[in-house]
Amino acid sequence: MVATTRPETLFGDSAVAVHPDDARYKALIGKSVRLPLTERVIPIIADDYSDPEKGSGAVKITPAHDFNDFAVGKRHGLPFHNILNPDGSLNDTVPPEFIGLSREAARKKALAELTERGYLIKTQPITNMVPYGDRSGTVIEPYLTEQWYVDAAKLAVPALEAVRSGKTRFVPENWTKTYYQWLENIEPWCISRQLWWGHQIPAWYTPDGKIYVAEDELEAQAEAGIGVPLTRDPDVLDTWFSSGLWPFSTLGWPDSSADVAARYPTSTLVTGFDIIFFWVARMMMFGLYTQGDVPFRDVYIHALVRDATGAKMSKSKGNVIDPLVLCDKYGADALRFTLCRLATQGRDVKLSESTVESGRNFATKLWNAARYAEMNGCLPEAPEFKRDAVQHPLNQWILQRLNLAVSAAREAVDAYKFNELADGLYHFLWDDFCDWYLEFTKPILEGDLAAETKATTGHVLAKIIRLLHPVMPFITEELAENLGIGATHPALCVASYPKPVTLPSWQTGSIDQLITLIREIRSVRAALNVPAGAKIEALIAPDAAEFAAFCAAQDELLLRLARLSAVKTAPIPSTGVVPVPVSGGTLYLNLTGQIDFAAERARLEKDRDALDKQLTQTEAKLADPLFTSKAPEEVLQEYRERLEAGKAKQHQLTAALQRLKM
RNA sequence: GGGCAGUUAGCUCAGCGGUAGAGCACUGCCUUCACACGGCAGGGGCCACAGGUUCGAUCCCUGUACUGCCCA
Repeated sequence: MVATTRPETLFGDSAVAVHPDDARYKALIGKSVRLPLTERVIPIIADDYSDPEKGSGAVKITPAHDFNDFAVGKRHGLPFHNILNPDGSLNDTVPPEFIGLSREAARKKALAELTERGYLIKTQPITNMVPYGDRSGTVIEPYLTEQWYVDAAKLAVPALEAVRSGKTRFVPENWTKTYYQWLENIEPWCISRQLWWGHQIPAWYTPDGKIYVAEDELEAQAEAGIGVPLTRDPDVLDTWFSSGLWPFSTLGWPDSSADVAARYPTSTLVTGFDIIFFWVARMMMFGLYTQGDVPFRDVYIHALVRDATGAKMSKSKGNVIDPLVLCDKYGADALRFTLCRLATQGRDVKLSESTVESGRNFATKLWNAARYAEMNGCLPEAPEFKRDAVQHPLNQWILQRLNLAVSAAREAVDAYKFNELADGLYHFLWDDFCDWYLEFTKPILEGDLAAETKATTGHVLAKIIRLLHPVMPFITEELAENLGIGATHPALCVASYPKPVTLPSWQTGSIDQLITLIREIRSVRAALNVPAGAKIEALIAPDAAEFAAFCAAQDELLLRLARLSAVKTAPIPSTGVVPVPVSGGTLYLNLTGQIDFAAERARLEKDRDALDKQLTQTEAKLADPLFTSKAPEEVLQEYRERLEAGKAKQHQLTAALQRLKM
């Protein structure tokens, strides 16, 4: 007694299998049964594929039309009876009344015959998995044919070795495990595909079944002998087989080798992790086999873009974000920049519109900065501009900052850390260049060093545009054209990427100090609700000559950005002034009659409390003999400096609070 | 079942053995002559939990709990 969901396949049966430990059938193993509807006698075999719990515990084996049965058939040396024609109808190996019937018709007829002859015990509905063709939508029927296989395990050996030895490197490195795992457990690779298009398999058959594999038909014919009729295998190569040739076939292989010699191997392959088995491993195997070298040095595995909730985008789910729609709405550069900024190694990207919006804002910022430069005649490549000869510390400062940004950008690209590239450029353009440098330059665009400042502005902007070009190609190319960048240089897309330069050893600490001072003044103003438009007076105590000199040197910058009416040395009144302590000295804002001081006192007290906490911690650390004996000297030095600076600041804060109490 | 990740501010995520960061969101002020898709100033975190290593752990190790992905 056996059960089946496909009665018509009984014509292909070559055994009945029972579990070796199944007591019910143990005695029957090795005996034979007569297959109903045919005269065939088939053996009862023992195989643990048979599940005693399922059906009767005895299962019919159809090696030519079932994957599992195929394996059983192999194990037991059973005959393989193919009962189907290529179109799915029954062939002439079955009883005459079944020949030519479709699977479905044959199934009904088989059932009817079994019933009629009294072989059917019962029918029972069950739920089972039926595979359907992706494109045709019809039920897939396993069908035994001869196909070509590649001995992938053999090709895998050098492909594994190349990554183990570092000839090819995965970035991020943890993908090597995925690659190893697949190649170490590789199965023979079936490369025959029953499609009408593609690269036809170069195998020819003679009528008596001899096979000739050759580069073309002429060669096959020569091998087979003149006049021998040949038929070419109708199948085509698996698409990944053809794709595996890509790294060198695109360079002219096998017809010419000049480009292969010059360009192979390539430096970097950029792809998604789901392609590692399908394509990367195949390219590795084929490249090593045909060229004797790996096809690429680095394989950068990029993130997958998911929807805002982290779900993989799919057409059936309907959560696909169409990049073209986003491009229309926010601009292609905005989308590119956003993706770049989100592309951290080893993590997928969750994309939502609000993040693309910030990319759009960044593009707008760049555009406006360029517009400002243009309006003020800041030429990108002023002929008289001598970078190393700039005089104003502000110009020196931005050139130093630019140099840092260039180094960071190159390091990020070299390490495939594209998020760091985008983030670094974002902050250099927005914070350093726009918020500080451009604002600082406004009051000096008409002064003695106006020409130098304009030229520096143009120079830095041109560099920013070049730095951003790979990420935002359209807006940068447009700006380059508008501003005249590249009039004497190659177009951005072929220009070399900016390199860090060696600058004179300029002392620009005063600019950093100035920025701190302006921030402090702004904080005080905001805390005390001083109207944004009100210009206030700043006083420096007469005994602070050095600090006064510093402020005087930065006078025009300080006045504009801190919105002061004047900075002057004068005796400090005992009331009506708010002290602004910074490293180097204290500035007193004259706010007579404007405010009550409670808010400012609260702000300074909060600062002081935070500082006190820090100082206590630092002191405790330095008092701990374990710490001082074990920690490296440079760390100890850092702690001492921190303590010293903190104490100075604490001193200033205490004095400032003292004054506010009066 | 095997393998790989993740858990840090309301959200999305960087970072890293030595005083916690960004974008968005939030609060207050500002129609300041590039930009309101903007400017300025702020608030907000026992860095999942438990052990261990260390002078010192958000970071390194082990375990636990969730979450996700790949392969079978």
